[in-house]
Amino acid sequence: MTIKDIARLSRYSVSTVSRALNDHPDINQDTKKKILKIARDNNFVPNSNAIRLKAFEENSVVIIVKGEFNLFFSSLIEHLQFYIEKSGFRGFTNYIHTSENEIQTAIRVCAEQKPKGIVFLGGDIENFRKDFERINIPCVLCTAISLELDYPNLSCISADDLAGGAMAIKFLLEKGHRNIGIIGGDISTECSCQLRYEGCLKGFEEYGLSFDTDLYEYSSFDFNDSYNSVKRLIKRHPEITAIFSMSDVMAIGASTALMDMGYSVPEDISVIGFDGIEISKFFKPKITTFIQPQDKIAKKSIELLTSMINGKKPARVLLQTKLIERESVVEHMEVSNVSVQF
Amino acid sequence: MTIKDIARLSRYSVSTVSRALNDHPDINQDTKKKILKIARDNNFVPNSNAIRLKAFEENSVVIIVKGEFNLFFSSLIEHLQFYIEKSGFRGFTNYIHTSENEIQTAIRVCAEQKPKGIVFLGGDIENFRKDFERINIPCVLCTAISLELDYPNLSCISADDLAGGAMAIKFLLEKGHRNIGIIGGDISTECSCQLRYEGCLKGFEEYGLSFDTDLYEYSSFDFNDSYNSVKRLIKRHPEITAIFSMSDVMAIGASTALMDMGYSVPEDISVIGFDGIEISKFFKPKITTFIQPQDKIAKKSIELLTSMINGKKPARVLLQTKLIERESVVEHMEVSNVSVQF
DNA sequence: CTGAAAGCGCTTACAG
DNA sequence: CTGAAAGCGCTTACAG
Repeated sequence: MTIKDIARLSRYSVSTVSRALNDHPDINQDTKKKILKIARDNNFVPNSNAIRLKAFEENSVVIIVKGEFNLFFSSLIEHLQFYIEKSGFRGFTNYIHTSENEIQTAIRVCAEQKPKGIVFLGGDIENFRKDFERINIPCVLCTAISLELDYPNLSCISADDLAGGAMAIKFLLEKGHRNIGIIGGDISTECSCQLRYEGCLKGFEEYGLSFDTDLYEYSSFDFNDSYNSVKRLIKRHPEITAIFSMSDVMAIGASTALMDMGYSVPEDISVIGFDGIEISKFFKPKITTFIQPQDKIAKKSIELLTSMINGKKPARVLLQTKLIERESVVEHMEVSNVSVQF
Repeated sequence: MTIKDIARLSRYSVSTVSRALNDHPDINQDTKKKILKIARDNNFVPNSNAIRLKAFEENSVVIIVKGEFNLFFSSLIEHLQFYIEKSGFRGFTNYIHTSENEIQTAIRVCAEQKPKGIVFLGGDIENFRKDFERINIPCVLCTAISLELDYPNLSCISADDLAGGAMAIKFLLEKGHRNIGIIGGDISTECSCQLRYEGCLKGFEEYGLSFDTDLYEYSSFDFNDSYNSVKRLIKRHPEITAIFSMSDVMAIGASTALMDMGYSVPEDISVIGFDGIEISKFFKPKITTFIQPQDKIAKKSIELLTSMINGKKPARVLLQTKLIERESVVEHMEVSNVSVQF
């Protein structure tokens, strides 16, 4: 059933049928009714490949999500979708695997769908540097900020990872912890991890302390992986009394590992997370964490995008994270460890 | 940059360019090389709208997922994708909101993409009954089985929800629990919840007991909602010593609520879940649950689909769930409550 | 091995 | 208000 069939059945031309179907103003209301009835009766579904092939001007915004199962992104998407629709666009979400190249995907999407703009959720700075110049519609990179990325059609938005990392460490130091371990992503390639890590170093510095890099353990953003990472870390450094995990998912994996090893969290070892995803407050102990302002990130992202669509210049926006004290961090009590000396 | 531009640049016809780009056998290798070089040099990306508009025979399988943030589905998708590719198809995932009609989506997808088959992850039996006849390619409904759905192009696959529900209740009864609460979805519309509920009733029956429906509390498949549901349930029935939650997400929300109310899980109240999603073993206490055989479900789904694509008849497949005892259920110790009588 | 032509299903100036 | 025609970017018989 195509528009042609409807034309035949209704004895109108395809042009008129098309106009009826698309709420075109220049059409007789009776004609329109007749045509719409026939379309409905025959369960007509327009072929959007054909529509898009014609329509150079899709009124859409595409979200490209790198990493299908990132709990932080999942909920951010809902917020983004809300603001996209509020701005009068249609939102399409495109999930790609971490190993895929988001810029290649964006190029394809541009060729096919001609969206008005793209929001990247996660992205590899390297991929951007290499090929972003081939994209010429407004884009927002969310959540990562890199000064190296300087294009007239790219805005960046992110939580202040540097400040967040520093705050996390200072918070633990203030609680009396001195043996602090850190688990997080690849600090040589993952932008936000790198910044959080630098923040950590700053936090130590401000207290006149330095961080022993052997207390850092790599983990992907995954329950199982962080579970194993922490086990390795604690075996190497049983003196640790607090752990900063660069995501809540990691904090949960870490806490579970610690409890399985026989430690109490937070009594024996405190754990602090990052992100503020929903599940962090359903875990026991409830995870103390830094909340990324999801709604603000989403709102601002779409503001940036629409203003660029309207010809404005791009911008870089940094948003502050907020500490939420829950149950997984406590003050470190110095156990006096003095051996009796004669 | 289109195929036409490449034709102009290469001084070949569009037909030849198309053949070069598509690995067509009837083409001179030198010609092909030249054309491919030009395509690469110009970052040519084919417009897949145009391709699909032509290609009546896409070699694809579409997964339509109802409910974007269902943790059980998320991991099932990965398995499905694996088997789809293994069978030589390309897999596309289409997320729709719970309120959207999956059959309408399928009809549109058929019109646009002409896939070889569709896998539905979740679905409303009512929608199927109303409009599925309009779909004429092989489909698999996963995970729900309804005898009312009898079409030559629809297979169903599901875990044995009825048996699972019965086993859950019998397990709790065997552990000595007699005051058992249940939280789950809408048992009048959600097929799998309905079956799990019927299973529960059977479980009680086998022990010569009956279930007081006031001990059932509705919850959506969501942390927050189950958190609140359980609070309502326990306020109404403080005598409860064990809860069956129809999903692990609910079990986690429930356990958190109980602990926040001051109960110990499982010492005061045991909680058993359903699904076997990853996070259930990272929660504290680790959730005792019934594992749905995800890999088997995925494998069998694609087997069913491909055999239908090859002209075979549809089938209904029921797979057994498996109890995994972890930490959230313990034996109920009868506290003697005898008042001294004179 | 290559090219000219038709056509996939739709939209949209243009003419009336 | 309506229709005939061109065209979006591609593929594929058909002819040579």
